[in-house]
Amino acid sequence: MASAVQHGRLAAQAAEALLGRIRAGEWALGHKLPGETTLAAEIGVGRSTLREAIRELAGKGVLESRQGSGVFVMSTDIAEDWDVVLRRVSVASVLEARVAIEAEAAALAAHRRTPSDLRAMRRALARRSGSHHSAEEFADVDMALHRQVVAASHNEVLLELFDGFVPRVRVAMIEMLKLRPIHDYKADQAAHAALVEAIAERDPAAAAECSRAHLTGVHRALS
Amino acid sequence: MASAVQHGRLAAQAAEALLGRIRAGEWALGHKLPGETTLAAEIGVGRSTLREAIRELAGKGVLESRQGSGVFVMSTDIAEDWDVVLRRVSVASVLEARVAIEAEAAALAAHRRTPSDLRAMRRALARRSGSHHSAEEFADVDMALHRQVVAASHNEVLLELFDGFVPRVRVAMIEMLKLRPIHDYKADQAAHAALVEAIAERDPAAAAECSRAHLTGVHRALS
DNA sequence: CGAACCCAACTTGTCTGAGGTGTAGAGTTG
DNA sequence: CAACTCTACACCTCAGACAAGTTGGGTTCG
Repeated sequence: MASAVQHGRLAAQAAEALLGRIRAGEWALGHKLPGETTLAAEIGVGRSTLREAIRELAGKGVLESRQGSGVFVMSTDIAEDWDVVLRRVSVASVLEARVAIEAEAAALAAHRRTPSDLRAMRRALARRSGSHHSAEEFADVDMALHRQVVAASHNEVLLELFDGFVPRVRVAMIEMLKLRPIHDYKADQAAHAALVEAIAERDPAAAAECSRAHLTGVHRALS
Repeated sequence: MASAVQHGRLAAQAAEALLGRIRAGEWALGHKLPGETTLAAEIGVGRSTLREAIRELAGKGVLESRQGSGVFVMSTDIAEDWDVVLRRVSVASVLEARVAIEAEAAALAAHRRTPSDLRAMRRALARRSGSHHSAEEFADVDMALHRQVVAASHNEVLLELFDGFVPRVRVAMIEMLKLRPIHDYKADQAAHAALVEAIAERDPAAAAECSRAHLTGVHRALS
């Protein structure tokens, strides 16, 4: 039996139901699904809703619809979306991965930072200090500073990995800030300043340690 | 001036038009799009069609619609294919990223490894020792061992990141092996054994250092 | 008998209008 | 100034109608 849980949009539920039946092998790869009207009645939703579900799966590359012909299965398994992974896993896992990336990036940045990088980091640091009106704004300036650090490592792969995290981390951070604001704002800002200083003074070990300490601190604050 | 070419579905054209305007920065990341009726009229399609376009982009993780609130931009760019990124960047960048991921994973593995993890790692180590007939086979058993280490960290994000690297690293490794075989095979195998032993003895610092030393050694061998 | 044509049934594509449900902000009240 | 209420507005869902395209069977002609 399909899950009777009704969380959220009907179209999303329909999409999940369809994906389940596809993965179960009800319609083989390349084969045609029943007509929209038939399928809609079968699942118990309107045709428009079913069409939105089909579009959602089409966007993921699972289905393809051809006018006049039908809807066909194009791929049995969705390339596990990176975004989906980040939504599913725990915040702790994400933080550990951030430690891995940002600490190493900080160490490399201490080696390779240019004067221009340093200026950008200090500018971001100043903006972080200046603005904490809304949680959204603070999250943005904070992420901007962290990104500058990673960018200063001059490693494209690390930067790409970091950018992959940004959307998920931003959302989580805003949630956290609204639930429990930073209690010691000064210490937090000082920790970030220390990180930038370590990079400025070309001290890889200190930079990595600052980064690691900050993120494990966030981890501890959450638990 | 949107493309005047009208090939195929209107909904697909609308989706492309939207994506173009999003990438152009018309609506910043996390911001709200105009209402459906407004946007539909603006683009020149019906509401249902626009909704299907939105679903298509939502399936790709670009948009997210919240009932009662609006439609929001979640990601400026569709997950740039890792394959493409990894092909473009230098081998050195990839190795540095591997250091970040594998050293941290090794440290975590030293904390969290189970007896079952240990067995799997030792099995992989034995296979690595036994087989070096072809470059392909050796690359496979080597990557298998490294993957076991990351898996023993019990961090899904790190494992996912590592798996993203595997295809590219495998190809590069095979190329390198054919060009310049490992000169001191015994030392190489011993280094891997030392890594596994450090994890077995729950020594995070040593595990991280073994991993880091090995990968920087590979880096040096390439330059 | 075979091949080209025609057409009717069925498919997806699009539009419209109507309600339902949930959110956020303005206004009010204590 | 804080808490509450309420209204406007957003997306969500459905039903029906017509347009556009594909398919396959029946018909017609060579």
